[in-house]
Amino acid sequence: MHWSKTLIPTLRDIPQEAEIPSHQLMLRAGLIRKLSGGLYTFLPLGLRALRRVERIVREEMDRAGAIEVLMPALHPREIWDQSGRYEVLRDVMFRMRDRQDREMVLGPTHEEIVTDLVAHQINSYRQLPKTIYQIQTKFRDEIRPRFGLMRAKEFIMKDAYSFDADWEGVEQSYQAMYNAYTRIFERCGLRVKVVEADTGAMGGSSSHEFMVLADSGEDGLVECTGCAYAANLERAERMPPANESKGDPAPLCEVKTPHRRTVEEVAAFLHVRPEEMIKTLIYLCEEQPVAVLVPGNRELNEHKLARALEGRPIRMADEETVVKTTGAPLGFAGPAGLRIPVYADQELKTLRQHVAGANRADAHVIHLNLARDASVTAFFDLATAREGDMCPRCGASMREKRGIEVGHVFKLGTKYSERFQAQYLDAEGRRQTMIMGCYGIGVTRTLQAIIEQSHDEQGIVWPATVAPYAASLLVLNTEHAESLIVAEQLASALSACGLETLLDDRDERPGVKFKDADLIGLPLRIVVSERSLAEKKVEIKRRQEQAKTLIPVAEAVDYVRRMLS
RNA sequence: CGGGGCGUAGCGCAGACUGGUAGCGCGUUUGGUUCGGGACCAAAAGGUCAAGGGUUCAAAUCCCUUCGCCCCGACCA
Repeated sequence: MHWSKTLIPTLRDIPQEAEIPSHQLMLRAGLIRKLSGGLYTFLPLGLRALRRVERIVREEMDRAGAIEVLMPALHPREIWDQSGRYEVLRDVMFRMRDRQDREMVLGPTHEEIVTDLVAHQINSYRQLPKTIYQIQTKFRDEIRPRFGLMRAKEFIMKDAYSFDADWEGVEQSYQAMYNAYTRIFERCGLRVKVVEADTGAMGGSSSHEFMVLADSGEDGLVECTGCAYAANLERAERMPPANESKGDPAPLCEVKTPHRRTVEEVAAFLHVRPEEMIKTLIYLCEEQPVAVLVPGNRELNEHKLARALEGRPIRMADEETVVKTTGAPLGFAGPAGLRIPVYADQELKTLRQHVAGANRADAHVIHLNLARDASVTAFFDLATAREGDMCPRCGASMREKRGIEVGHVFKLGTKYSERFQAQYLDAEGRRQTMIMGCYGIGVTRTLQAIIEQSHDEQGIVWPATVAPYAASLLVLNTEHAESLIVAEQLASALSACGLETLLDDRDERPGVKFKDADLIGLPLRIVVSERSLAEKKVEIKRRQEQAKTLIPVAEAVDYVRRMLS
């Protein structure tokens, strides 16, 4: 491709709308342009890179035995009512009516559609297992679109769904996708960390996320320094510290703490450490108040609470409920004397005495012994894990990191197959419900994650596997006829070997071409100039290295092929 | 949805406090000189100053409302 014939609008300045490197570079290198918040046009260079990622995804899905289909992006409302997810996802779905005044939505995901399809088309155990996938645009009315393609209202996703006759089969289907994902991200040149994950709105029994480690990542995770354990913070467990054995606490004692409400205020006022305090949170579980206790220096993890309460709906209590339940204004709740269920973080067993709210205005209690002075319904791991916590598997210290979620695999179970009656007849002629798994890759997000993980001061550094072109061919002086001829010949010779190049034939000064070549970051740069041609040579350089090599023109094609193989 | 920041030429920004002819750099067009790391000279085009309303003799500038974009948060009493 000739630069002058395509559309690669590079930018010298950083657009003020972009915050993180990958977003800045996608705009500066002319890969994408914004239409409005969370909506982007792919320009030729960005589209080519996207297609290469898609191709890797497709090849690996096919290799894993998955079947490609293409489902509609526009869905009638009824199918979402059928699964009961219309209400769950209504705020995230773009909703509209057709001319018959029929309610429609743009699909944020496709469990409903694919399960309906399979329910009608597959009837026998002989047809199972099946994994069906598509690469398609998804629509989500995100609360806050962010960072260019990272979180957009419209994005390309590879979504796959497996249907199995039994749980052993699901295990195999899941593992096949897991392995395919590992290969996909490896081929994309990404270093990913696989973490245990929360299943969230999707439901199901277990799941793993594929995370690209990056400071700009939206997800927090911990990884063990001693073993392979790693988990999303929404999920991450921790081993409680050893119990403190000695000392019976003095009797419970109420002290005045006028206007001190927060942990920090009370701790400073009473000269105790925050971890000696108990943070008491009032929640509504199925609209009934419950108390949740975590150490004063800890954050409650609502995902963990929800799991501990077996998925019953929870939400934080409003001020009125808190006052009614505790008999005190906000900031003075404590476990002693509460007559509602009390769920406590396991770490609170560590200390024999604590400081907590007294359920009375402007007062806290000291020498609180949970076993003696309160009735705890149950202990769970409820606090959010963090740097330095002990690994739940091996007890070693854990590190906290941030990551970009590029892939997610779930074992779904029968949640959807039951609703849509996705059933088959087994060998004995009995009707059985299929067991499902679902597997997603954010293709557009993966593309940006590649740039986030592979760039330098000068611009993008494309891994050869996803680079939009194999090489930049710079004709330094387009007035020099021989340069142009040699460059054209090289371009077609390389093209004949399946290596597409970008020939910079613009009437620009060499500096501009060098800068732009670094910015768009193709793996190789081939410079054709009057100077090197005097020796019948061209200069070849890898993007990520400084070293340049002069190669005779006649050997250039072989040399490039070797460098890229 | 709450908080904060920002909207002035294609991009990056100044001008606003203290109201009075809308500017700078890059880019674009034309001509010339240049040609291995974002050249130089000359000329030119390009703006409803986000939108609407108000104050004023006069508004990019002061006031009000709305919209858009970006960031943080949306749970910790």
